[in-house]
Amino acid sequence: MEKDFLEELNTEQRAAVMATEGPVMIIAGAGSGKTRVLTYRIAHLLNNGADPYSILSLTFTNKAAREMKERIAHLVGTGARDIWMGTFHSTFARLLRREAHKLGYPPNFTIYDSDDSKTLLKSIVKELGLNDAAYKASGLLGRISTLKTMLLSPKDYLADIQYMNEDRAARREHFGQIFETYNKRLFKASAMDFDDLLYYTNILLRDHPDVLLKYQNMFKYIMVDEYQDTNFSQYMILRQLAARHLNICVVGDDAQSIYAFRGANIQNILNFQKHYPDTQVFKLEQNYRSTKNIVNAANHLISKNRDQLQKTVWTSNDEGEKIRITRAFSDSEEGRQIAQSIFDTRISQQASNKEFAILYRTNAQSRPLEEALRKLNIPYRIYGGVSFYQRKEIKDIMAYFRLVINHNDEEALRRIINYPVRGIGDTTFDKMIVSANDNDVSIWTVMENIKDFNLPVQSRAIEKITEFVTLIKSFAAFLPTYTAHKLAEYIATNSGIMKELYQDRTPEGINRMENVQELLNGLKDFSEKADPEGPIPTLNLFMEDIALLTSEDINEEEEHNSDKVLLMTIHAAKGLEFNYVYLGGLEENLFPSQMAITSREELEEERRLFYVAITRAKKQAYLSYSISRYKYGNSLSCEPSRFLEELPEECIENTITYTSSSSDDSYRSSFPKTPKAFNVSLPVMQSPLNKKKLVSISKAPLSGAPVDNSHLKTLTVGMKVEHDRFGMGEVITMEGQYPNSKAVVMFANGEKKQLLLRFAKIKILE
DNA sequence: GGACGTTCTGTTTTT
DNA sequence: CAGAACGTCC
Repeated sequence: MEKDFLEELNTEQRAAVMATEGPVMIIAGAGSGKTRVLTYRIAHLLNNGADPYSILSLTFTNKAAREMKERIAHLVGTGARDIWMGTFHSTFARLLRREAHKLGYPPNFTIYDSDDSKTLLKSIVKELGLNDAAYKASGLLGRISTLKTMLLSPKDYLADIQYMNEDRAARREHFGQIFETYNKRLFKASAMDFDDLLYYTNILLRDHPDVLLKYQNMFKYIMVDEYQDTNFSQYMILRQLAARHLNICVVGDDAQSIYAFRGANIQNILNFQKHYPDTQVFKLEQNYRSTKNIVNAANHLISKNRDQLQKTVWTSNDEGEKIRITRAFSDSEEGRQIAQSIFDTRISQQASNKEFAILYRTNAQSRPLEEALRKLNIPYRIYGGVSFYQRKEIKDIMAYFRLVINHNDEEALRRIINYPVRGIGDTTFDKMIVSANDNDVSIWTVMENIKDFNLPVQSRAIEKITEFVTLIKSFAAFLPTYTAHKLAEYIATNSGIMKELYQDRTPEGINRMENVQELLNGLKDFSEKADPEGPIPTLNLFMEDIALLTSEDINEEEEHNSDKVLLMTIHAAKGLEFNYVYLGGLEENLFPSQMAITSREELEEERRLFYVAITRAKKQAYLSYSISRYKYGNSLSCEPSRFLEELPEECIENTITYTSSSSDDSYRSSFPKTPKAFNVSLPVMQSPLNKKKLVSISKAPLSGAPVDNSHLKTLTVGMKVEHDRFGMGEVITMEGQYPNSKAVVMFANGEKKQLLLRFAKIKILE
């Protein structure tokens, strides 16, 4: 059987699979079957008697890990389930849960996402009285992240003149204090942020030789995918774990390193042979994915970069179509051109929707694309956009779960202490924080012993706090015995959240309710799928994984099979491939990004990003740019990206289309930039602003095709109304592209008017 | 503590 | 432009 599957590989691939002992570096060009090699390598190890538990395989997404496990299971049968496989963050979070007590953390520690971290930082800045533009949460978190990735603690920072001088220069001389407080607060909350998961893994292995030895012995084989995107902290974990057996195999492509902004260090892969002297190097250079035109164009482009390993990617595939470059007048026209092209290609090539992907540099670019696709009734999905778990209602209910599991979780507490409203306001909360800090305890401890702390708050508040503590404790009592689903429903009901959500009958409110229902269904699945012989599928177990899931891990089964065009950022497209790839927004300052053109390294990373985008295409790549782009209400004129000129002539085809500028484009340019008043006049039916009542807004495609309610939009009608020129009514339908949308408004007297929403804001009330 | 309105601010990519 | 943050009034 083994022989069979090895025969599916080419010579290079097979050699890489068979080299299981000692340090191995596999340089895998785009589309060269990298995942296949990794999969087969693990299967090969298992076939030769390796224990699944002895294999540690680090992937870039949890989804990739799951798919790989499935394929391995398919190749060698059982055992695949027990391999240690996942992202760095999820794998080492799992390890830390077992060992965290050695660091003073409980096993049920919370993982803060960046929102939690930022809220905490904001609170700290406020407490220290440093409210200043130099102390913005996002900037602070970025700085802290950099330091943690370099394995520097607040103490190390305070001993380092250079780092401190950098912050002094940036007018942040109190950064050290903030960093220290932040870490202290995380610890008191029994919480770790994303970077802590890697940082503390390092500390654990560094300071506890017994633990290090245990895992060194356990992980006889270590494999790392996308090695070009690992950072220093990850490098150090690997170095410690692999030191004993030295069976470390890294796979990557230096040409696809695109995460320097979050600390990834391309030098890790460039210097792997120096770090591990007897490394065997394999190069996978045959591209099985793309046409000659695409491979040649990509090669030519990437050769402009100085930092890279020597390799020659080639393909025996057909010449293929040339890369097509188009120009549009505006972002919305670009959207229409792309949508139209997909529409046409679908017919001419008998292609299905899922063979198409539209890529872009920034998330904000998706909107005009979406509008255009909707108008042509092309089904689409945004891949990896705002995560399900980022939504407010989900975060709220999850905050209950978090607090029930870990009472010290400050950010969870902050979210829900007064949601639903129970009379514990910001003032009371702030006082409790102060008290907790003064006494060096967690806020929960203050709440639990509220009477002993003599807080200067009203007795009413004390009462409410006691009630809340009792409520959370009553939930926690069921943790060991209830299944996740049962307890979640219990909490949702008894916390008053369900009631609160149920009362909101606006479309958004109903949508929120549905989301919560979906979460509960997910919990039901989790509870029912569990092994009846194994441990009870508690809420604890469910929550362990959640913090580190990516949006792609949710609802995957249904979405996976659906036939939709995928929209995503180039970063999200890593590791994926499509027959037809569209890349929009090829404009200077957008791609390459304005913030990434000051140094050679930054520009090279942008170029690698472009390389990644093009090499996602199997059959054809389409590039487009527009000469103006809408941004913050203004239409900015744009220059074509410098990258377009770096493509070889013979691989491209310029199809500059001179479509006449459509109505909304000219409309847009003819209006003043910041209008002060509405330019529509409508009969006033009922004007008092406090009597606003609008029922629903739904968007319909122009053609009169079925109404799509999935894009409900919150708008505010009647704000800044001057001279009683504007009346209230029920908005029935909305169409067109925001901000030039039209709405059909029904007035109290039954009259219908079409309203141009150019300057109007409409809010759904009630 | 909530409703409502004004002012500020963002402007890259994400585990 | 759109959403967050803040301020004012009840």
